Amino acid sequence: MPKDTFNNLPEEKRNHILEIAIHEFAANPYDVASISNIVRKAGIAKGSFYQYFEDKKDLYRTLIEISTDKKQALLTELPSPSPWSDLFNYLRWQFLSTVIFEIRYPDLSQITFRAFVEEVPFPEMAEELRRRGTTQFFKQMIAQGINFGEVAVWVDSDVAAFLLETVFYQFGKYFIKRLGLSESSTLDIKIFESEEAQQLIDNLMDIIEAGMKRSPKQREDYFNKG
Amino acid sequence: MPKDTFNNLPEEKRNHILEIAIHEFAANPYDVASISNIVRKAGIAKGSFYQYFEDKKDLYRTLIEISTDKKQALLTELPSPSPWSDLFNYLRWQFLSTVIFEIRYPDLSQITFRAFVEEVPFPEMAEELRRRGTTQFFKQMIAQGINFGEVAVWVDSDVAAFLLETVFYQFGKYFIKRLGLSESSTLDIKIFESEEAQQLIDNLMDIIEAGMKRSPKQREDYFNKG
Amino acid sequence: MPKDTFNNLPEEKRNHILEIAIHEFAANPYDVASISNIVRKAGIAKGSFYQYFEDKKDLYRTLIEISTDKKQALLTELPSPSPWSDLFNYLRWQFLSTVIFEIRYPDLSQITFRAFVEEVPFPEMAEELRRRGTTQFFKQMIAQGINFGEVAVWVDSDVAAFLLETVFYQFGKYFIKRLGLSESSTLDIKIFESEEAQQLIDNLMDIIEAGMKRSPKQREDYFNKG
Amino acid sequence: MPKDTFNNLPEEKRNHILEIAIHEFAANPYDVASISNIVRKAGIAKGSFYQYFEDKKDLYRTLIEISTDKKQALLTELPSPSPWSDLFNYLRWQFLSTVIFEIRYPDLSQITFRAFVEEVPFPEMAEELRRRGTTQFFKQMIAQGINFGEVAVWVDSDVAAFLLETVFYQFGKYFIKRLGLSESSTLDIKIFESEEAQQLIDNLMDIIEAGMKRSPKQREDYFNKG
DNA sequence: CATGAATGAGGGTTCATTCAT
DNA sequence: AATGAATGAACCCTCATTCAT
Repeated sequence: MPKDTFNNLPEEKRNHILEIAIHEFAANPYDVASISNIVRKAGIAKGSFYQYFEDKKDLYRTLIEISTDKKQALLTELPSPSPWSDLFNYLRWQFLSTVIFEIRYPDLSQITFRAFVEEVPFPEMAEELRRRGTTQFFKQMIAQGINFGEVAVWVDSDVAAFLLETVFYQFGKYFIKRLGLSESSTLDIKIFESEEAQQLIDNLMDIIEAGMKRSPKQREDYFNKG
Repeated sequence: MPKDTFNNLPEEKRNHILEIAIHEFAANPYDVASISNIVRKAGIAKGSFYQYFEDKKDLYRTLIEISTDKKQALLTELPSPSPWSDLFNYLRWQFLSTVIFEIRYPDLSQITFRAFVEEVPFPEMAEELRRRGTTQFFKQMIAQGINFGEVAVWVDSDVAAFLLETVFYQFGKYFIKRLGLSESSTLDIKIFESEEAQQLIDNLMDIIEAGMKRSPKQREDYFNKG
Repeated sequence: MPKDTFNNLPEEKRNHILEIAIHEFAANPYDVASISNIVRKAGIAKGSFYQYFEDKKDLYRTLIEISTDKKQALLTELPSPSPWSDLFNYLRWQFLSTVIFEIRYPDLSQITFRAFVEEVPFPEMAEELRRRGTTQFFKQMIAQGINFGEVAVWVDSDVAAFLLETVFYQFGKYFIKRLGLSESSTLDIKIFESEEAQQLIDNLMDIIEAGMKRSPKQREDYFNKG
Repeated sequence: MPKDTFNNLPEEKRNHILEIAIHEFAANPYDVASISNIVRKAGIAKGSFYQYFEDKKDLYRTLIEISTDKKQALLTELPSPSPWSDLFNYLRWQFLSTVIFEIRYPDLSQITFRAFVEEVPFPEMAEELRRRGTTQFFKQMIAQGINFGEVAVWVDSDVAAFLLETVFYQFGKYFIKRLGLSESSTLDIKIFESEEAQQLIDNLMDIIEAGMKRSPKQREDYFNKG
C-alpha cells in the first residue's frame, strides 16, 4: 500500500523506482537491502521515498504484490488447459509457467523465493503469502485428482502439495543453471523450443506424474507393502 | 578454524558460545547475524570474541563444519542399509536421517539450509559445500540405479538428483510443522514411533520411488508418449 | 571531492568543521587522526560526517587541496620577482612565502609537511603531491641557473633541489621556535618587519646563495680539488 | 629502561624481540605501531611483553636509546678526523657516517627520523632527543669555526646548525632513492667506493662548505649588500 | 510535493593493558 | 618467569527514518 503520492507519479518514474527496488531486494535479504542504495540509484531524494512509501516494509510488501500480480497475469496470458480435465497436464502447464516466470522476471522470482525460504521479518506476511500462494491450491487439486481417479488413493494430498511447491520454487534456478543461460537472457520463451529445454521439463514432470498417478501396478505395490 | 584460545576454553563455556552463535546464524542471513548480539547474549566481551575467532567468517565456517560433522556422526550412528543393495531403501534411510537431523539440530539444519539456498557471501565456501554436499552423490546413485535396473532408464539422473536434494532440504521443516512439533522438542527419535510420522515419511518416499522406479508400465508409457 | 551536502552547508559551519579537521590531521598522522574526535569537537553527528565526505580519505584529500590552494593564493598575493631575472632573489621570495604560509596557516603547513615526510597511506596521492610539489620546479630552476651562469657549474641540480626543498619544509617551524612565536600568533606579516626576523631569513638564504653561486673562487676550488 | 626480566633474557631472544619491535616502529607512527603485532611476530606471550617492558612507551624509549647507542658506536668505529683541525672535513665525515648509519640500520634510522619530524606523543622525550642530539653540538662547532676563521663571521651559528641537522636527517633517504638502492642492500659500505656515491656526498658538502666558508669574496658580498 | 541535511544506534574489528594461573 | 584469556573503549562506517524548508 504505497501512498497516493506514489501512485500519482508518472508511470515511467514509478516503474524506474520499482525496478531498482526489485533489483535490490532480489540481490539481498530483506535486512540487507538498502533504501539508501535504492534512492541513490533511482536518483530520487531520501525524503521523497518516505513520501511514496510508509517505510521499508511498505515497499517490500508492494514488491511482493507486484510479483504475485505478474505471476497471475502470466498465468492468464498463457493458454491454460482446464485443471479439471487432465490434472497432470495442468500441473505440467503450471510448471512451465513457473519456469517462464523465472526467466522473464528473474528478480521478482528471486524475491518470492526469498520470501519462501528465508524468514521474512514479518511473520504475518509469510502467512499471507502461503495463504495466497500455491500450497492450498495444489492441495485441493491433488485431493480432487484422487476423487476423480487420476491420483493414487494412497497419496497424502498435503505431502504431495509440499513436494510440488518445493520443487516449483527451486526449479527455475536449476533450469537456468543447467542450460547455462545467462540471467539477462532475452531469448524469453523461445528457449522452450529447444529440445533440451523441453526434455528437462518433461523429465521432471514425468517423474512426478509417475510418482502420483493411479495405476494398477502402483495400487498393487501399495497394498502389498504392509 | 577457531583460534587455540577458543579450543582451550572449558567445554561448557565453549558450547554456550557456540549455541548462541548457532541460534543467531540460524535466525538471520549471514550479513544480518550480529556478532554484537552474540557476545551480548553470551555474556562475553567483544574483544574476547576476537580472541576466539579470526572474524565473523571464521565463526561461520566453524558453524558449517559443526553442522557437517554432526550430520556425519548421525549418519554413522544410525543403522545404514547398503546403498547398492536396494537404492530406494537407501534413499528412504537417507531421508529419515535428514529429518532426524532437522529435529535434533533444527538450528544447524537451518544454517546448512541457508548456505544451500541463499548466496553465502563466500563463493569458495558455497563451492566446497556443494562438492561435499549430496548433489553429486545422489546423481551417481541414480545413475547406478539405472544401470542396475532399479531406476527407469528414461530418468535424467541430474534432474532426479535435483529433485531429491531440493525436497530433502525442505522436508524437515515441513515435517515439524505438519506434526505440530515445537522446535525445542526433546522427543527426539521417539517421534518416529508414532504412526503419523511414519506415514508422512513413507508417503513422500513412496511418491518418489513410484516416480523413478523401473516398471513395465512406465516404460510402455514412456515410449508411447512421443 | 566532498559531497554536495558539504558544499551546500552554511559557510560558517563548513569552515568550523574544516578547521577542526585541519587541526586533527595536523596534530596526528593519518591513521591516528580520528573522525570520532572531529565530529565530537565539531558538534555534529557521526552520520552527518558521512553525508559530507565519502570517507576519511576523502576528507584528507580535501585538506591537502585546501592547503595547496591557500599556498597558491598566498603566492599570487605576494609581489613576486621574476624567477628568470635573478635566481637567488626569487628563491629568497619563495622562501619568504613558505615562512609566511607557515605562520599564517601552521596547521595546513603541518599537514603538507606530514604528507611530505610520512608515508601517507595512499601512494597515488603522494605521487601527485610530489608532481605538483616543488621538487621538479626547483630542479629546473637550478639547471637553468647553471646555464645562465648564476649557479656554479659543478652543482648537481638534483642535490641542490633536495637541499632546498628539505630546508624549505622545515624552516617555518624552526623560525617560529627561534623567535618564540606562539602558534596562534596573529601578528602575521608584521613579524617580518622586525630586524631579527629579517636577519634570520637572510642568514639562511645567504648561506644557500653563497653555497651555489658561481664565482671565480669557487670554480677555482672546484677544479683544483680533483 | 626495560625490566630486569628482559635484560636477563638470552641475548638471542632479546635481540629477536628488539629486531621485530624496531621493524614495527620503523614502519608505523608511534600510535599505529602495534604491540599485538610485535608479540605475534616475535612468538612471545602478550603477558611476557609486559614483564619485559613497563608499557609501550617504555619499549619505544628503549628503541630510541638503541638507535642513539648504535649511532655512537658507529661514530667511534669509523676513523674520525679531529673536529678542531678542519671543520668542513669533520662535517663531511659526520655526514658520511649518517649515510652509512642509514644504510646499515635503515629501521633505526627511520625511527629516529620519525622522532625528529613527527611529534612523538611524549614531549619530554622529544626534548631529550634534541638535547642529546646533534643540534647543540653542531652549533658549538660552527661557533668555534667562526672563532677560528674557518666559517664566515656573518653566519648565524644557530641557523647553520638547523640547516645541517635538517639536511642530515633527510639525506640518507634521498641518497638511497637517488642511487636506486634496495632497502635490504647488503653492500654496506662498499657502496661508497662507487664514483657516483662519492660525487653525491661531495656535491652536497661542497655546497654547504661554499655556503659557510670564510672567504674574501663572501665577506665582500656580505658587507656590500646592506 | 520534493528535497536533502541531521540523527544516533549499530555494524565488525583492533587495541594496550591486566591478572589469575 | 611465562602464559594467554579477558576486557571495554575506540576505531571507521552504514543504516532507516525524520523534518524543516
